[in-house]
This record gives sequence, C-alpha cells and structure tokens, in this order.
Amino acid sequence: MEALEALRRVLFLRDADEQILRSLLARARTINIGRGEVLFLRGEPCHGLYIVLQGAIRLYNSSSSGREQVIGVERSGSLIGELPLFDGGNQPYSAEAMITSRLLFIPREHFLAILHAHPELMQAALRALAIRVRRLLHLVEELSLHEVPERIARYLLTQAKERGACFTLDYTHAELAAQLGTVREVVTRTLNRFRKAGWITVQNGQITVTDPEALQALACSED
Amino acid sequence: MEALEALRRVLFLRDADEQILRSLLARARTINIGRGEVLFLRGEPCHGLYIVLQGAIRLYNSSSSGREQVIGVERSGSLIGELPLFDGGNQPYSAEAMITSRLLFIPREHFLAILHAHPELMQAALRALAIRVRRLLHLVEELSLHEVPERIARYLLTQAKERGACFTLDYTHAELAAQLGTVREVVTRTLNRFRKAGWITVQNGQITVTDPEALQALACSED
DNA sequence: AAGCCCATGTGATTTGAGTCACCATACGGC
DNA sequence: GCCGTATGGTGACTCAAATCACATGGGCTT
Repeated sequence: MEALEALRRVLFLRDADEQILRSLLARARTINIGRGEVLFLRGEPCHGLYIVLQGAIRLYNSSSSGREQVIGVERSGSLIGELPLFDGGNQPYSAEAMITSRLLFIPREHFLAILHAHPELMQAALRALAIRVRRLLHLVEELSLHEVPERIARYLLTQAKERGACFTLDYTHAELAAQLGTVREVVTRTLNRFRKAGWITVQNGQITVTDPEALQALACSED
Repeated sequence: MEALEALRRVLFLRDADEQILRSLLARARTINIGRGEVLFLRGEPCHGLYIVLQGAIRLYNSSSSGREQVIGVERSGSLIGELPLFDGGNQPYSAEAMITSRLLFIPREHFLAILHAHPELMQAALRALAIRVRRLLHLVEELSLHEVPERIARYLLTQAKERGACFTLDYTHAELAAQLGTVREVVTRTLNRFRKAGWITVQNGQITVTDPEALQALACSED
C-alpha cells in the first residue's frame, strides 16, 4: 500500500514499528489537490495533520502589500501543519500546492491519541521539531545577515551538493525569489550575472555549476 | 530554595510535580555570569541545558562583517541551549549575558534521562518547542515582509500592551536594532520621528505611547 | 494559424536603509 | 573635579535592491 511506504519515509516515523504506522493509517484519508489550490490558510484552526505523499506544498506568509515569503517547500515524506497540534494554536502560515499533489490527512484527535500512547514517537517528534527550528534559524540568518547574491549563490551550491553539479531548477524565478526573500527581477538578473561570469551554465531549466569556488567565494565574503 | 521556585516559572515545567523538579535539581549547578560574558558560542557541542534564574541572555548570530542578529532575549524562567539536546546537533547560536545573570545548568545526560522517564515532560517540551517555532516565524515575517519603521512601531505597541502605555525601554538603541534587524542610527531616527509626530514621549529611558492608533496605522499599512 | 498566458530578460528610476563622520551629553571611575 | 567610555542625535552620502515599464519568446488552447 502506498500510504504505508510513504509513512516509512517520514522522518519522524522512520523507526516506528509497523503496528504504530497501521494504527495511524486506520483513520487517515487521502487528499488530492491541484496546482494553486490552498490546503489551509494562516489563522485557521487545525483539524489534523497532513503528510505529503507526492507533489510539493508551499508554506508561506504574505504581507498586506501582496509580497510573499515562503517558509518552506514540503515534498514527499514531510509533515505539514503539525505545529498547532503541539501547542493548540492556529496555523501559523498558509499552505498551497505548487504542483498536483497527494496527501494523507490524519485527524487531530486520532494522531494525538497515538502520540500519547507511544512516548518513543514523542521523542521523534521532538527531534523533528528541533530540525524545523534549525531551518527557521537558517532562514533568519539568510534574510538578515546576507545579501541577495549571496543567498542565491548559496542556494545553487546547496542544490549542487545535494543533487550533483547539474540539476534542474525546480522553481520559476518568481517562486525562488519568494523563498529567498527577494523579487523575481533580482533573481533573473543575478542568475544571468553568474552565467555571464562563467560560474554557471543554463539551458532549459537545467543549471550546471561550473565554478563552485567562485560561488563559494561570493557566498562567504559579504566583505 | 530559589532554584526550585525558578523551575516552577519555567513554562514547560509549570505543571510537573515536585518530585520531578527535585530530581532535576539533584545534579544542577548554579552559574553566575557578568555583562558581556559569553555562555556558549555557535557551533559548540552542547553539554547541558541552562535555565535563567535572573538577568537577560542574548541569543544571536553574527555575520562575517560583524553585524549581529538577535534571535531572542531570554529572561527569568527561560530555557537556553536546549535545542541540541533534542536533535543531537551543535548550538545553533551564541549566547551572551546582557546584564549580570544567574543561571542553572543541568547536565545533558541527566536531563535526557529524566525527560525519557516522564513522558508528560516530553509533551510539555513539544509545546515549548512549538512556541519557539512560532517566535521564529514571527521574526522571519518581520524581517522579510515589513519595513523598519513598522517593526519599531509594532515593538512599541507590543511593549505597551504587555506593560502599559508607559514603560522603560530595556535596551540601548543598538541592542534594539540588533533584535529588529536594523542598525542603531535607524532606531534613533525612527524613535525621534515618532516623538516629533507626537505619537510617543521619551524621558530618560521611559517611553510613553501617547497615540497608539497612529502607531497601529503605520504598523499595519505597509504602503 | 492566431491569440494568449506565462516566464524570462533588461533598462531606467526610485527609495529604504545602511554607512560614515562628527558632536553632545551622561555616567562611572580614579 | 577631571577624563574616558558608552550612548544618543543628526546630517550627508552611498548603495543594494525594489519598482516600473516593456520587450521577447515558448507553449498551449481554440
């Protein structure tokens, strides 16, 4: 069954025994959602937990002037919207599908009951939350201490490290801008600047990092 | 005993029974630290958990160019440096005393043992971490979606709400700037702008918010 | 094939806010 | 009482990056 395998890929369920996974699934239901559709909005109460089976879900906040800051993009194996389950608040951000996606939904009470019945799960949840804190700390640091070209250079280097020197840029320039805390034009310009400098090559969405040292130098310097 | 009372004030220990608190204290030791002294630096491994008894501890990251971003200021009743205990990583930020402070230190293994022995503590820890995530989300939003004058207006309004229309500005302009992601001069100028506009009055460190509506309007508008 | 939407490319312009330089005042120590 | 350091105040300047305004081009629909 697809759902069971998917649960195995969830970071904080990886070591859980099958019994627990099956009981989690007992009341889970599958949700299909198309590009641009909203899963939930900031401020809504939380009825349960989502687990991404396929696709990409964008977590974001927006300002009154329409600008958006992406908190994270969650893909297969990620939990979404779990925060309110732990502290009883509302959703702290909105969630929207970037591409057609499939998710598993586990009702709030069902999940909490299982969590409380299995302390080892709680420990895993703590670890998962701690990692989330680290990701946010990284974002704060990027936004407040590093200039835009640095952020873009670092993004390219991270991708190259994880997926090889040649990778597909999964996002449009506008989408990437929202993640890095800037605007579309600046992303376009900066990527072209890197290309003209001979640090990367671009062809139909494929980026190849040809001079990681140069990018690294820019990413760290900040003068 | 001072330490025991202090533990009661810790958010995530509030509901714990005395037995647990006493066993936590069994291996705790007290640390005194003067203004400007460093508790730990980013990247260091974590030997245990700190609980603030008195004073103010600044959690921050700095860029290579010397600019600092404050993640939070922890006062009496706050945990510090607990993140690595949950995910096994290193300290994600540095910690330094802003004023003379006293802390309780609980060794890593001791704390973890007690945590694992008391699942209800883990649940409380989850709630505490979730709240931390929310604070970070708020910081990201401020940095990326709101301009500096808005951030300052919002800061003043928050203080006024928590402590009354008249309150002492506990920080120097430079310290406040590091918390709000800007620089000293901008804080000075903006506060004086508010003062000249008749929205606040300032006298020797005391700020009185005289026109909250005006501040509110600025805080929300964003253009 | 025509038309349209979406993404990208790029110049010109504006502007928020960081930097620099300097002064005034307050405060604590000697 | 004097001096040095820390803090606040302010003008002038610089600059990164956001905004505005179009142009180009691919791909999908009808």
